[in-house]
Amino acid sequence: MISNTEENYLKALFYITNETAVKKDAGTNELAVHLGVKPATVNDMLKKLKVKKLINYEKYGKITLTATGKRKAIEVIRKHRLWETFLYQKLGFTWDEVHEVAEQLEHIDSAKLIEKLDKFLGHPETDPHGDTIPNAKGELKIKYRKTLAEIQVGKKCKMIAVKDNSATFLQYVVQVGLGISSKIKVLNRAEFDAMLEIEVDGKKSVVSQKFAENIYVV
Amino acid sequence: MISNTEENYLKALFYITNETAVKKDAGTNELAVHLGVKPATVNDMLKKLKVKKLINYEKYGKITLTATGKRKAIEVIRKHRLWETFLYQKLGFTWDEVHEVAEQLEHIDSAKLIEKLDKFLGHPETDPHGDTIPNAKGELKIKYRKTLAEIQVGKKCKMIAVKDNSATFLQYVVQVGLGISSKIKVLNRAEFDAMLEIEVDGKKSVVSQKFAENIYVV
DNA sequence: TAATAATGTTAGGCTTACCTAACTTAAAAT
DNA sequence: ATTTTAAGTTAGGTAAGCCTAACATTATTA
Repeated sequence: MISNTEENYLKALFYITNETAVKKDAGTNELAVHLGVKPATVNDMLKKLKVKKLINYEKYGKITLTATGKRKAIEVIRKHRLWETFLYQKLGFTWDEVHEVAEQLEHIDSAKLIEKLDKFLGHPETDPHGDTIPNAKGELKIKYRKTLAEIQVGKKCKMIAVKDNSATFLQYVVQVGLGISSKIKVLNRAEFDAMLEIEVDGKKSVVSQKFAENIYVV
Repeated sequence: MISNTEENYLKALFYITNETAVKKDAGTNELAVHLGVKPATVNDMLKKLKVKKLINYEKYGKITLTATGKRKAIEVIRKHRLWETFLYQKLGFTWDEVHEVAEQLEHIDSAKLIEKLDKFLGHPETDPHGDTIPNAKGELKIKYRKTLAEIQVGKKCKMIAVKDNSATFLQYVVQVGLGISSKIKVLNRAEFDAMLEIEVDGKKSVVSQKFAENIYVV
């Protein structure tokens, strides 16, 4: 059996080592920040996950998911994103509200439930934040995604997803007039602090580099 | 904050002391059986629930829910029954499958979720087992319900709910040809062991007293 | 009413998931 | 190359929720 807490560790490991464009190594400290616990706590858990053969890990060494661990992590992500889609499409939640509730729902243990939910939603491919939903086989297309911060001045792009899923950030995105599928034109980039001047639906805004790095575009 | 475990204790207490036709006193042993733990464990928890003012309790004395405890218990029951209705009506679960999954879903903590779910389902009044769903204010009509075991020989009745929600029992009910709204005629009752001969849709069956006590009728 | 049975309680232990404080190893900077 | 800083680890401790074994109280029945 695998506990909710263990699932959260696997998920965090997957996000850090697999899902980002640049594949990073996961460390005790980084995991601790991700999960809101102390490094010592992470250390305890790493030992447990190793015994359970969900991760590969040696003292002071690299941390990677085993095949089983990765499959488990993707399962949790699949559940999370399907629930988000349900909350958004069927229950009328706003996109900044879904994440928090899905953090709870993702741990419900019932294969039948998730397959029926998937069918009920019509086998959606992306969640309300534009992220790909892994399929029932545990396959997840990890496409390289550019961020708004990488777009050249003068070029146009289309927003396809957000990186940060926090309510704070998402509300900010809405305020700027952005959403999935928004067409964005990059008007100017300040040399000093990389502040970005953009145009969306004829409306001009100025956004920070940090903001731009959290907007995925094509 | 109130944990999943604590919620389960409150729910069990409510079922024993409030929801049955004959209001019983709840005891350490009975609670232990209900919750699948040992009496000593129940004792620990009773002390904790008392400190949290969710129950009234003195050593060797009666155990009753406080107003707050009762409200919490009803909230959990409301969530449980709404989720069962969702699983049954929207996702196509059978009535013997819903209980187990709802046992997990009932602990999801989001007032917004449950109100939106209620609306999505069209404010249902009963769950798939015929039990009344408490409303958003925490009001739950506890009507006196006869069981099939109390019906006189020769009389007819209509099934409105089941007492036992276990998959084993519910599958048995289906096998006998019964379901919510079935019209039942009591043909005979054996003096020796109270075995009941019944007729449902022209089909005759013989059921035990224990079975009959778990079928609610009007 | 006294003995027996049933029920309830306490004490002490275990595991999970967390913590702080102290220590070790590895990486970065002088 | 040595020092400093950052990252990782170990030891010992806590609360929640469970356990067993022993003991206390209440209820039953002979």
